[in-house]
Amino acid sequence: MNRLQDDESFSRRVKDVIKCIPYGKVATYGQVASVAGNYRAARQVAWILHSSSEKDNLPWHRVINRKGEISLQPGCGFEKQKQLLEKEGVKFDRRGRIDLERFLWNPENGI
DNA sequence: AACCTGACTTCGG
DNA sequence: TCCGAAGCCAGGT
Repeated sequence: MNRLQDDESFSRRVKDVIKCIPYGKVATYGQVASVAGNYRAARQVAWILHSSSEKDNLPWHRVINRKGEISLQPGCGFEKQKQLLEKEGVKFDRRGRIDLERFLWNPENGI
């Protein structure tokens, strides 16, 4: 097997993966990167979202960091993301964290 | 071509 | 549990 995946660029695949995240579930940057073929490209995933989340109509709000927190800074989309997630039924604890055991997307089960 | 940056992750103290 | 340092990747400048 090749280390190179398909002819499709990693960026393209990342976008597809994000589109597959089900409603009411969340995924971490590293997880998305892993499913897309590069488990170490978490930072790249973030970069892709930053550059083209709106225009490609991606559910960017379902992507969070490993700690179960929103990575955006307050005033720069943080509030918006939290609101979108709560609307989907995702719960935040007192410290603003999400229970990954419960809301993390499982790519293998599709749930 | 080289250097910088970022919505990250993991490990050690 | 929290903080700092190191590792990794691709696009911008």
